[in-house]
Amino acid sequence: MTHPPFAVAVDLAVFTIRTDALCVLLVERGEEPYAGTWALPGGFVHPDEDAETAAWRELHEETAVERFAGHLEQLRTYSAPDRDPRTRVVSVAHVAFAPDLPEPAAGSDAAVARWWEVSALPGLAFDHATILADALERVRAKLEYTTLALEFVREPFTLPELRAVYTAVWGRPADLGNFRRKVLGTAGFVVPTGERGPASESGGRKALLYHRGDATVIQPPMLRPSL
Amino acid sequence: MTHPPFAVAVDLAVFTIRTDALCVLLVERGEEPYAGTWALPGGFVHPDEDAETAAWRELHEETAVERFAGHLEQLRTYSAPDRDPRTRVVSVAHVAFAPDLPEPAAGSDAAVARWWEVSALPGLAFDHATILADALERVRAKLEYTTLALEFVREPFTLPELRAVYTAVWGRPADLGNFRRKVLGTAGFVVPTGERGPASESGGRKALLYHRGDATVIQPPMLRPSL
DNA sequence: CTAATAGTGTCTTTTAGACAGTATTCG
DNA sequence: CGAATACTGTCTAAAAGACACTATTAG
Repeated sequence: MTHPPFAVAVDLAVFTIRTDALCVLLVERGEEPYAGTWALPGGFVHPDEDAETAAWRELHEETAVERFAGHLEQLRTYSAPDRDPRTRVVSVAHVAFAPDLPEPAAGSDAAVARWWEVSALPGLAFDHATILADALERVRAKLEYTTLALEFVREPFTLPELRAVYTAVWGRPADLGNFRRKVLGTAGFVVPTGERGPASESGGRKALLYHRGDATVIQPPMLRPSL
Repeated sequence: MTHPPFAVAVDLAVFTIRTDALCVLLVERGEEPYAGTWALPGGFVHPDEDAETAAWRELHEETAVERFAGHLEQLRTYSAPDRDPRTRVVSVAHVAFAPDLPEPAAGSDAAVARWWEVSALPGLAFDHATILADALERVRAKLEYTTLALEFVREPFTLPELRAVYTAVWGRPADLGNFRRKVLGTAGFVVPTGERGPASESGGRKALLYHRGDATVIQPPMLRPSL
């Protein structure tokens, strides 16, 4: 056989920030194999779809995340012959980013879907722990040299909110003054509105509000704090 | 059908430096579709292989590049439903890098295989022009923040040889003195041997020889010359 | 010697890191 | 007012850009 048949699937690592922690969406599998185990949402690609279209469809179908307005991109493809015990399945993994989303409703295939903080994850089905580790490194790296952090906040936003995204993803806060200098000094990163948001509950100055700029890269990059 | 059958293929963008020019390996297709058109080498993944293993196998089979000792990594997956007119084929593209290799012999499927300078490419079959464009951007970007350039030279090598790699890939030379400062100042990039190589044909000082160091990243990155 | 290539030094500019200080808001 | 949060300024260190200079080799 010159081209043996494979099943082609997509898996998704969907990230958001909830209460200052980086979270990923997981589903509890309702069927064998790995019934009862947590897994990345995903499913099989249809005959008339490309992988990215399938990823968007599965994101809505399996997790009932409505009106998802974030960013989705391909991560890499996982193709170990034994990665699925049923049959030969090649998975094109994707990563997606969105502002704080509500607790999702369970969809068709998934018994339960919920957000997990990445600092306290359960054991995962298939090779999904590997996929998720790769996805996390992708998120952390892309914050450095792109304006991806904007995908995690709703407009308009304040600089402290944007800084909280970096703190959640990198695990430690960037220096306050240096962060502002870098963001405001990068042309097209953020656009001031002139408005101010509400003060926080515990008092304090009202922060200025911003919209997204049209820049996509940060050059030179914003570096992760060391140690 | 919950998981319709697909064919899964690998395609390869194999790069080398020949006479100071960045070159990519292409094969002239011997069969329909696109018979007589140039294409990236590649082929179908076998039932017991993962994609990377298949990529290594195809590299040897189809192009008869012997004792290939370079680096190979996954690029991304291309899955448009109509990308292959025969049937549904999902391709996991890879990039590979090697020092100056001899003109390859034609292998099994390929009528002819040869190196092409990336500055003067023919029209390509399927979506291979897109794949190659993505692969080129990958090579150019990875030279900035990794020691990938070392994969393009044979050991021992001189700093002028290493600089020629950067010049070929980026299209313009980095400043001589600044390049040396950056390479020698990055711990573990190169290791001096103490030996000197032969002078060039047209005279000039003999360059010091180096081996590869064990560093894999360049931090902070070496930036591409602007304009 | 001269031309060609390899290698060194140095001045300036840009940017990051560290951190002190000022401003505004709430109770 | 004091605590909490937002914001600004400044000094220093690291690194890049530009470019002049010295060293070695072939012919």
